[in-house]
Amino acid sequence: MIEIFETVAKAVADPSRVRILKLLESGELCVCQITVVLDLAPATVSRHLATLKTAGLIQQRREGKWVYYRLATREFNPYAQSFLGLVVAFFKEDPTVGEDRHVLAKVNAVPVQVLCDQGREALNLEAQDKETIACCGGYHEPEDL
Amino acid sequence: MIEIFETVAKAVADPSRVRILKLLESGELCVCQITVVLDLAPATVSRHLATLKTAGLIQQRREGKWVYYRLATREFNPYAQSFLGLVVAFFKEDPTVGEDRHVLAKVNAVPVQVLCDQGREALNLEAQDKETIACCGGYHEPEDL
DNA sequence: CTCCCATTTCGCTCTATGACAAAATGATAT
DNA sequence: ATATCATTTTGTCATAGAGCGAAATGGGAG
Repeated sequence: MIEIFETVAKAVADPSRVRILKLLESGELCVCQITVVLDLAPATVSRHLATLKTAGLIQQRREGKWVYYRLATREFNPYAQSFLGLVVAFFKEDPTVGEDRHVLAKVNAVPVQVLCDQGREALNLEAQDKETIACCGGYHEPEDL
Repeated sequence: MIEIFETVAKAVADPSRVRILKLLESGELCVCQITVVLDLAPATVSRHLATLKTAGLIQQRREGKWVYYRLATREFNPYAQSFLGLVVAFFKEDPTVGEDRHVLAKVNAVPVQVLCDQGREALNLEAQDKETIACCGGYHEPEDL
């Protein structure tokens, strides 16, 4: 029992994985979408997703080339839902999570195919929102344009 | 915010620390008592206690030579009490936790001074409970699942 | 003050984990 | 079948963390 609890608690005890869970709150996402928002290597994101899945916190679904992840609804173990509840309850106004949500909005405005092809580049081309990018600590992309 | 959450979640994501929290449920304990139950080096236990304290999960109190720890009642951060709640709620019948409770009963039957002097040795001398000690001098617990 | 001793901190080893690039996988399209 | 491409796995590196023994810390007692 303690071992499973440990697995779930560890899964939640990482900022990147918390960010992923918070992203999935608003609906399922494929790996490349999550990758763009977190700005991490696909391999890294995939690993985090595997960790979350092992913990029973998320489920996956394949659709064509893409694999979509969503928050777990089934009870895979006695602890997952409780921890998920904590994560959902907290971070209502965490700055990082908020920024992620903001980036996610742009991500959702781009077809998945384009996103996979262009990665973060796809965001600026499509986005009209200036202030988020202008802001100091924000997410600046390479100086291509 | 995520950083603090991470600290608390990490603190709880370790079997030894969960066992400590479960021990403290029944009241405050000094370091040497916890050390005997967990059967770990004092240095290791002290480190775990520091981790739990940093996470806001426990508080300490000095009495003479001994330092007593107890579950935190004050709200040191937004997350500690929630996580504490999870730990308390679960493990009602975890085998390891149950065995710890059993050992704790014997520990409580021994004056702290004796315990500090003799360590685990003090238990067998005082205990009349045979079936647990009966074979091979070790504490075996039933299989977990 | 000085000694004693419970606890803590330090130094170390070993294992676990996050990050990435590169190679492998697996489903789709040609 | 073969190519393509999103995802996963593998290999490697760097850092974090659990464990212990030894040394440092800090109250109490003499």
